[in-house]
Amino acid sequence: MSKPDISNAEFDVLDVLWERNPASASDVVQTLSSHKEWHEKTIKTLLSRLVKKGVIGFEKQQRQYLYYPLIAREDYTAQEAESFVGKLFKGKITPLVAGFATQKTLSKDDVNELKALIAQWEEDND
Amino acid sequence: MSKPDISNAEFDVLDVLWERNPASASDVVQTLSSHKEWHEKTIKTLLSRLVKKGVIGFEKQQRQYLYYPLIAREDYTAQEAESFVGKLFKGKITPLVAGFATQKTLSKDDVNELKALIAQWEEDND
DNA sequence: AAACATCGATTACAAGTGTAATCTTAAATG
DNA sequence: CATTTAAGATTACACTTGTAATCGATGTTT
Repeated sequence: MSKPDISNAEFDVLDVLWERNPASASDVVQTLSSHKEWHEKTIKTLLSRLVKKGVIGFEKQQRQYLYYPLIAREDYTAQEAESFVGKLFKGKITPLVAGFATQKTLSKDDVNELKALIAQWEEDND
Repeated sequence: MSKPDISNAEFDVLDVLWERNPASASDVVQTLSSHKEWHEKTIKTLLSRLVKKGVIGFEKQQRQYLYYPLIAREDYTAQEAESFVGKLFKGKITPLVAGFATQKTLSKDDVNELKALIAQWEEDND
């Protein structure tokens, strides 16, 4: 039972369901309408594909369906992060962080959060 | 001039060229043979596609071609990292690092490197 | 009740991808 | 020199993805 691939377009739909769950197809359509130019039919297709892939489920509510995710965002991102970092950085996050550090995409707040993370890690692993 | 998409299979080929450059098709085939089950023809196809996409170039060496990357690994990974983190973590690396921290994929060495990175960052941005 | 709107299901269709096989041509070998 | 080999070019083909349109059934409206 290998994790199904979730395409980019599918991800955007799934992401709505992670935010607002359960949601009808038209809820999703409405939510996405603010930042995507997708036709309603397109979104319905994506919902169907996610259902077929076993990524989301639904309950019949009269005539509409109410959809909900079957996987947690954290689990998904954890897996994706691991495979991404595995592929591009041999599994090490530090080069990734280093890239962000030099690329100027790191703020003082980010750095403080990182420090807190490290402090926590050290407390736990000692 | 939008960056061409590089598929997963293509990436593995490109990655060989980042390691060993320039290289003939059979060099790439040999290098990949250790960890991939790909047919020689498949790899040739991938090389051609990378050429067509403008990701790699080549020089005719008699009858064979010598291929070489046209983009730097660092540039590619930087772009990918940014879009990945943008997509999954709203552009913040800290949640990614946090995931690694709790997921146990973080070693003492990693933490030390992170600390060094932070120290360096603080020195630079002050 | 008849017409219409709307749901999900099914079908569409081009581009990209994984994974090669075949073709053409030129080099190597007998 | 004739033939076999091997390099890249071209073609193949099923599956996925983006992006919908159409279909059949069921609610809704007049």
